[in-house]
Order: sequence, then C-alpha cells, then structure tokens
Amino acid sequence: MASPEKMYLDLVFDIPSNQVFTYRLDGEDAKTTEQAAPGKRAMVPFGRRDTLGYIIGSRNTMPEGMSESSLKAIRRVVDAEPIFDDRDLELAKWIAGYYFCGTGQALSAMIPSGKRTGDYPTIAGSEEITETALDLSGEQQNALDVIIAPGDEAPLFYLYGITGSGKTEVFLRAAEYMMKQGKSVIYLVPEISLTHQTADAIGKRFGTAAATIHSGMTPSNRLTEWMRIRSGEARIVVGPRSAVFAPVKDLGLIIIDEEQDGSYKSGNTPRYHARQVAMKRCATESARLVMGSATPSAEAWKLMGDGAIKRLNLTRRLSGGSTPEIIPVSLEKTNGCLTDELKEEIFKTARMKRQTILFLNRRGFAYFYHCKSCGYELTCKHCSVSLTWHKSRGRAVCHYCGYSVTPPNACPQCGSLEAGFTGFGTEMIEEEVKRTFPDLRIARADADTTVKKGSLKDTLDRFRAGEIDILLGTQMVAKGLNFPGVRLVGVVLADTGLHLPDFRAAERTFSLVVQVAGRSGRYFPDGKVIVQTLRPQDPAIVKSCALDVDGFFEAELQQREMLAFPPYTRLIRFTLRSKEAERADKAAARLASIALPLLPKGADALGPAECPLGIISGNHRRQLILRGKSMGSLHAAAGTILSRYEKGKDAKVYLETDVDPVSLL
DNA sequence: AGCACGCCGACT
DNA sequence: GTCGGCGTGCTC
Repeated sequence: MASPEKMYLDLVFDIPSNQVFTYRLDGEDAKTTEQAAPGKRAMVPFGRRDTLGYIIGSRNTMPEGMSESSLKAIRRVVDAEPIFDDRDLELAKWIAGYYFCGTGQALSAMIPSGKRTGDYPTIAGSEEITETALDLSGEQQNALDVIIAPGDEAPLFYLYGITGSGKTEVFLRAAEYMMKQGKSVIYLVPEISLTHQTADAIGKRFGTAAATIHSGMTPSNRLTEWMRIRSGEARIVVGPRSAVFAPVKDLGLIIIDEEQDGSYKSGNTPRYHARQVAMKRCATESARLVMGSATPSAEAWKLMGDGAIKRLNLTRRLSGGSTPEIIPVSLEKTNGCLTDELKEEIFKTARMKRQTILFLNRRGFAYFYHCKSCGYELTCKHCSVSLTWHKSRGRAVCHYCGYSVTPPNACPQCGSLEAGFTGFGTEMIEEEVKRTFPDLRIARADADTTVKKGSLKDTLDRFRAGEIDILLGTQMVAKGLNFPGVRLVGVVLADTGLHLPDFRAAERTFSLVVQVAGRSGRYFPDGKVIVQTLRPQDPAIVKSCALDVDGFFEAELQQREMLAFPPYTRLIRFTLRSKEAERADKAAARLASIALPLLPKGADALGPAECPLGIISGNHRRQLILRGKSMGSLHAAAGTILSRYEKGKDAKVYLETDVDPVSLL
C-alpha cells in the first residue's frame, strides 16, 4: 500500500459483551494490510490466546486512552472476501440491541458455526413438492396474484389453509416469480431434517440447486454455500431458522413454512425469533414475507385480525383426500394409559393388516393436580395456569406470580378423595402397549431412543416396509407422516401440554392435535384419529377435534386479552440462576427492586418467582417477567434495568434476558 | 465465553 | 508443607 498512514481495526468477539476492541495493522506484512477489511474475520491475540474476531470497522485514530503499545496487532486476516457486508453488520447490531447480546454473538449466529455435531436423519417430509408445476386452484391463483402484485411496500402475507390445500405450490410459484425478477428467496422450514429434501425437490423443480445452510454441515461446505449465496449464484436458500440470515443478493421474498413452530425461536444466545428477524429484513430490504400454516400462532392470528398481515385463505383440500374421523376419548375411567376405544381400534387395525402410530408428547412427566371424579384442576387464580407441585415446600406454586397453596386432600369442587398430582411418562406407556399387544411388533422413535446414528431412519424404514405394527413416536415423527400403511393415529394423552404452567399451553395442544389429524387424513382416506384426554370438555381438545381454528382462537384470544398476555402484551423475561438458592432469591429481589420503579406506564412485572423448572443441574432459577402494552418503552426500560443491575453485580449469580420469550419454563 | 490468577481443603 | 478445587475478573 502506498499510503503510510496508520490503520486501526475495530473487532468484536463471540462473547457476551458489546465491547469493541481495536487492533493495530502493522505494515510489515503487506499482504495482511491489503486484505484487512470490515466484514472479514481475523485471528488476533485476545487475552492469553489467539481468537477469531469479526472486523466491523476501520479507523486511523486510536481509541481514547490507548497508546500504540497498548494495542496489539492483527495476526492474520482469515477471509479472502468479506463474509459480511454492511447490511449484515447492521442486522447484527440490530439483533444485539434488540435481544441484548454482543454484536459478535449475533454475527456468530449468522454463520452457523458447526459447533454442534448432530445426526440429522432425513425423515419423509416434503412430499408436497412435485417436480412439475401443478395447476392452481382458483384460491391458489388468487393468493399467488396477491403475493406477487406489484408495489414497493414490504407487505406481510399469511397463507392460511388446512394441510393438503396446496400452500407449498403457492410458495413455489411465488418463489419462481421472484427469481424470474432477478430476486432471491429464503425458504424457512422448521427442522433441519426437512431442508435436504425440500432443497432437492426445489432443485428438481427449478433446475437450479437450492442452497442450504445449517449447523449439521461441515464448515467447508457451509462456507461454500455461503459464498454461492453471497455471489448471487444461488437465488434460493432453504434452511432452518438460521437460514433467515442467508446473505442473498436482492432479497425479494422470505417464506416461513409452519409459522407457529417453536423451532423458529432460538433457545440460546442470541435468543432471536426467525419470524421477527424476517420481518426486520423484509422491512429494511423491501422484500415480502409469506408465512403459512394450518394452525397459525396466536400472534399471527391477531395480526391477521388487525389487518397487519394479509390473510389468504386456502379452504379446499386438493387431490380428494378426506378429513379423518377425529374422536376425543376420555381417559377418566381408564386404568393405565390406553382406553378401550383405542385398544379396540388398534386390534381392528392389526386385523386389517394396517398400521398404527401412537403419539406421545415429550412432556409426559409434568405433574399436575387433577381430580379423577370431576376433572377439576388446580390453577392459579391470577394467571390461569396450572400450579406445579413443589415437594420441598409442600405447596402447589404458580411460576408466574409466585402464588401458592397447600394442595387440598379432597377435590375442592366435588369433594372426591381421588384428587392429587398425577402424570405419566413415556417408558410407562411403552410398557403398557407391549403388555397389551404381545403379538404385535412395536417400536419407539424419539430423540431418546435415537442416540445411535441412523437408528431413527432405520426404524422408519422398517415401519414403512410393514415390519412394525405400532410405532410409538413423538413430534419428530408427526412432521413427516406419510406412511401409506397407516390407518390409525392415537394421541395417547393430548392434554399433557395443557398442564404446563405456560399461557401458551392451550395453543400448543390445539396445534399439535390439528396437525396430527390434518396430516393423517391426507394419506389414509379411511383414517381414524383417537385423541385420548383427561379433559374432553377442554376447548383446546374440543375445537381441535372439530378442526375449528376460528372457534379456538376466538375464545383463546379473548382469554389472553383478559389476562393481559401476548399477543395483547409483550414480554421480556429475566432469568437468574445460582448454585445457592438464597443468592438467587437475593439477586431476584434486587433485580425486582431496580425494575419496578423503572417500569413504563401501563407495564407491570410478574414475579420475582421461581422458574417452573426451579432447579436445573444444581442451579436455582428465578425469573422476573416484564410485561407491557408495546415493546418500545418496555425494551428501553429493560436496557436501563440491565445496566443498573449489572453495576452492583451479585456474586455467583448469572442473568439471562429473553425478549419475546416463547417458553416460560 | 475462555482462561489464568488466586485463595482454602486432603494428600506424600 | 504442596496439589488442586473453582470463583472472579479481564480480554484492544
């Protein structure tokens, strides 16, 4: 370089701090100097060791209070070309600001860094994509026309329609249109296991391979794909939530399939929601957003009602599939976990040489207070969530507000003594199924039994080949359910989720049952779905068995509004953890004392209270939830609260912040 | 987030 | 008397 002028580079690191570190750029190594540029990664001495950092800017003056000798020099620039452009850096800063994390952490989340080494089995899933374009129905054509209608704004759309109504075909047509306009498309799917085949199918359909990026790929593959996207060679990207960061050229459209799926919310820092990031990107890059599902989230449903999201209805099932018979069955009088109705159907199905799938929810362990005689349940009088049994305190506790009662010996409603805390786990169910059907071949497919590589795929292959009569599975099987031999689907206990101390419990349960039922009817016209439940009268159960989405949300949203929960309010959750309970309590009290006076008008705080999962690996957990009408002022207050809290830091206590939490466990 | 320095218990 | 537990603080 001709100019001898001194250059300094600002770097950020993948650490929970927003601090910017400035490094010297020594002239000795001309190559390094030439290569250094914002958006590239650089290896630098950081503390005691060398660390990879992100160059986010350059300058020719030293930072305040720093001398030439107190600055260290860049060791080497890692990337030949910037992996982030200004737009990416801006997005990272926005994420860091909104989700209260370091800019470097945000950047790390944007290039899935393959820290995890998972086996991601390809499960049968995106059977909806056909190689050649299908004729569109009137509804589909209308939806497509609206989505691609000219205009400069960045509108939001929702393709709302039952499974099998052809959402995917509309997504593909919209994608095709955008690509023909020279724009790029990001297609989000809820699971890594769905990306391969979705990408494959899209490749066959459009002739050009869709790019994929996810954490299961090797670093070199990932970088190759990243660059293929960045260069504009790949105009369509398929992937899970992290694909929302794909550095596409001229973003035209983001598609979010199964919008309500919980996997779109990141479970670790930064705890971003792909839907939120997608909305942000679409707004700044003037792109369109199309979400789709048969069971939208309550958030989306309300936005559709308000007109903020344009709803496009697909009401008819294509290809003549029929809705299966969905029968709710009460478990009330049953000993064990299989009702006579379900047993009989299983026998009947086996006699027909057909197959059965039994769904178990992951949360079979949740214990809740329930009366065997009248179905009464113990709930919090302030929050309308189930109370959880706390052995150590001998009380039933609400994890939102801290309200607690001594659990009554007899049912408060009918006086029956057959009331108390109950629940059953997956092992117990498996045992009972084996005992009841000793002649049938039974297999289990879930995350616990699938630790071995390929074992899930193996199980599913055997099931498809008819070597298994009953498949016990969790939600992971529900997503790719297209086994022609299946006649019967049994939901073992549909309402396990209902007892979770979470205001979204009903919504999740409703979604699950509708999804399961919707999927089944498509492939087995004579299909039957048996939904076992302890609460046959519960609206979530009744409405899901009737496939009545409108009816469910009408009641559910009314309830949410009454109790001031999302989507009528926004939440920011602080979680404190410590090995020692008193330290956690003390810190929670201090946090609350800081937070309460700072709450904006109309906002309130829930807690401090023990987290529903009160102790995780020896850490005592406490939470404080801020709740407000709008995010703006609430978020600003949270920022102030955080900085004040951090000043008088409690020893041995760790704080985590979750903006728009999805799970409150 | 790492990673080292630093101050209190069971070992040769 | 030392080895080592992890708790605290810093990293241009």
